[in-house]
Amino acid sequence: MRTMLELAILGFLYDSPLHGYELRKRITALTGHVRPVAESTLYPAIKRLEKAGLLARETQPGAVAAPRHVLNLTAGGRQELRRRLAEPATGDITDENRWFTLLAFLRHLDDAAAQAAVLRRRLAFLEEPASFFYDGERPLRAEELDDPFRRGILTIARATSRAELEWLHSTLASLGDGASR
Amino acid sequence: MRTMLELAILGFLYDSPLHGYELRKRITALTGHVRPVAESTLYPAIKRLEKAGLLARETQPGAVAAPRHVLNLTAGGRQELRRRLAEPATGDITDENRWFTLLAFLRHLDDAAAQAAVLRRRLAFLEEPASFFYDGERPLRAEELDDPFRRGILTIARATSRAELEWLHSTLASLGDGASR
DNA sequence: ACGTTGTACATCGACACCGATGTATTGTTG
DNA sequence: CAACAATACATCGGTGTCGATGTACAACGT
Repeated sequence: MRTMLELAILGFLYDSPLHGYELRKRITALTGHVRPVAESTLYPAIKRLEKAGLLARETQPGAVAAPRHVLNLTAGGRQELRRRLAEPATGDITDENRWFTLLAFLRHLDDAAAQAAVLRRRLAFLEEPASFFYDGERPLRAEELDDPFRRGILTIARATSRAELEWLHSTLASLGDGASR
Repeated sequence: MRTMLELAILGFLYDSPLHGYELRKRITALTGHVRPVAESTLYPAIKRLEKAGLLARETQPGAVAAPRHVLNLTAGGRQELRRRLAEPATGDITDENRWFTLLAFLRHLDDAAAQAAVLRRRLAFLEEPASFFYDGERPLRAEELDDPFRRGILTIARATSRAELEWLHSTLASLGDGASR
């Protein structure tokens, strides 16, 4: 339902109709180096989306090999993608893998204000004082840890967070942030 | 099997015996802000590990509320954790969530050379010229993208990568890198 | 006296995901 | 000419995960 695989399928098909195999190659290029997609995951996902009326398939005689099913988003599918982009689940905001997938297709939201609203949700999440390690309630800082590996986690996470905050602020500014509260 | 949840359970119990509820709080503190753990996922996972002989439970009369099952790693469980740390699955290296979980417990490997070997696997992964976006075979750089959101992905990923590479090199050095080829 | 929150566990159905395996064709390499 | 890789789809069993729901008791506020 709220998986990043479905989002990627909808996102890629929003640009142009594709058959499953091509879709798979694109998804692999996008996120495969982090989390590969098995074919046995992709095809059922396509079926799910088809069953939900979000995409339609059109069988073409196999020019190269087996017959191709060219996949096309329906009007409902296009609407559903925009909905998932505009109103992402919490996990799409907090989990970096899912967040990146969402970002990869966020341009499909026409409305700059809607795009900015999504970025602002991520901003709010990053600004929460969360850590991986605590002393009771208090989040620990890298310097307070003995374990070099745990210190690494915080060091890396902080660098990421810093870079992303900078990017978020500048992108929000260029989206014409004044348009929304 | 190779889930980060099981790794976290084994990792926390390696330090001290805990009951399920306490385990849940610790796991939530560690990774909950990114990916929350449902109770209905934790308890079956505990059962799995128990069934596999990796941990044993000892029921204590409920001091506060319901009776507690204090969980203790068996010798096999301790060995299994070290095995999972020393020979991580590919996904533990490539997926940041899983990698961070692994890092959080890597200190449980006694052998500094074994720790360094794991870090070197991550290093090799980060040094591969991978992107999220390609022009044919060639990975695209942030500057080549029009889409500001996709540019953001690359910008953030590059900042993370840079910070982590720096940390990896310095940590490998302090682990006495000379010990291993 | 009552409701809420916290502690502590458990089950169940739905479903997403994966690895293995199968089918069929074309193109390329040895 | 055989073997292999690539194209293109599909099924199946196993299992991990989740949301919903249930049980039971203590502590606390009002």
